[in-house]
Amino acid sequence: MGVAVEEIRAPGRPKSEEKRREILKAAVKLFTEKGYEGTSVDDIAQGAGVSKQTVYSHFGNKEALFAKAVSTKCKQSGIDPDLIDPDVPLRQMLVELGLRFLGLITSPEAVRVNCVCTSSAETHPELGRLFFEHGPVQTIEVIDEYLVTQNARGRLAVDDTRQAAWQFLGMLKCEAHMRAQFNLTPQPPSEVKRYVESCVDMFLRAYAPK
Amino acid sequence: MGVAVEEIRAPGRPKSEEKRREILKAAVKLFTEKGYEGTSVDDIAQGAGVSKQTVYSHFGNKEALFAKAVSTKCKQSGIDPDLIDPDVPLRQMLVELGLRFLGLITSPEAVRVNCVCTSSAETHPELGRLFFEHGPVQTIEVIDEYLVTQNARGRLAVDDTRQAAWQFLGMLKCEAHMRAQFNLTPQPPSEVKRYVESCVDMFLRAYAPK
DNA sequence: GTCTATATACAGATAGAC
DNA sequence: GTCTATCTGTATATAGAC
Repeated sequence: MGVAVEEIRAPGRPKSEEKRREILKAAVKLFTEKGYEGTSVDDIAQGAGVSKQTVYSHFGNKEALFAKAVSTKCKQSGIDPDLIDPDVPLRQMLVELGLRFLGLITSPEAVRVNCVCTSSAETHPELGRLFFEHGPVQTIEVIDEYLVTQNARGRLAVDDTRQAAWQFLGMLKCEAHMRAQFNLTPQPPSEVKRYVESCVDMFLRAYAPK
Repeated sequence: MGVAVEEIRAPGRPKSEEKRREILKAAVKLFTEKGYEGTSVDDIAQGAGVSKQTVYSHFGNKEALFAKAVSTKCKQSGIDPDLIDPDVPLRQMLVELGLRFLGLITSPEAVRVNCVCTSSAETHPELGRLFFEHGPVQTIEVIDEYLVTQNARGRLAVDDTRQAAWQFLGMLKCEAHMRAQFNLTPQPPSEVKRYVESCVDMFLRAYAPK
């Protein structure tokens, strides 16, 4: 009998690693779409093109897979710091930031991730914190820093920049985000723009240098 | 044999009505605590002290009972309009309203109801609208109206009172509400008070009469 | 109208062949 | 490591007695 030709493998567990990625990808997709209870391990296995047992051998149980999937997703929210340009006129920059921010948080995917994280915050407190730190807090820090530089240039007179950052984003977010969350018809872009400009102007009046 | 003494009944279906109320009460409690998927009809039947079949004969199926329960609950959110007193000094009134509002929306129960409504908004669009109209919108209208009266008295110069109401509540809500939603340690009352005052002062600077 | 008992489906998780 | 087949619990919903 001939010697069995064994498949040559790269170091580590190449085949296994690919399946692991596929499982995680499917899990992220399904959990963020349908939530924890609404997603079965069978669904994930099918979505990843593997058997259920393979899912279990990689991640142990459904809970552990859920935590892994959501924490993976959480690290992809937040606003891009590169948007900030301290030399652009203040009002223009704030309007731009506001519109980007609203676009980000009202996207269907962001709404779903947010929803899953809040739903599971009671049973998985670490997920609530993870999402909060990587999404909202990270964005607040970007705005905070920007306000500090504009303060230094004498364009603003903000005493507590972090508070002001929360005020700015809170103002912007409220109605649009709720409408998205509750699945209502979104406001037309013209109205969103009008609202953002109203917020920016109001913010600038309140924090104008004396 | 003696004539059977039949229980005297008020018109309608008195006994049935009481069970119906008990079922609805238990359903509201459980659905708002554990969500749709996390609550079984068995749990509700047990919570109401009736059999499962009684639940079905009253409400048909789980979906219908859920819709009924959540819509019942939605009609109990929102801020009390009687809090408004147009004669109280403006700043004091806004701080008072802000603190009440934050207390209301960060209560564990309100957070849960909010969470259940957002989670089920995709499958039950009517629940999203119901909650939005009875909670947030109702509160906005109370603030809006208040701003109109203060405008008329020359204490404010708000051009668009509805926008300003959203700005005010949005600002207040943002961080505290998120912390509650994501199950993080709440801010100490002193910090909340400081933030509310900061928001009110900022609002008053932006909308001060010329 | 209300109950107990049951039909049916599907979930999470595991056993054992390859 | 990966698959198919299966165990076990529990869910929604219904049938039939009283």
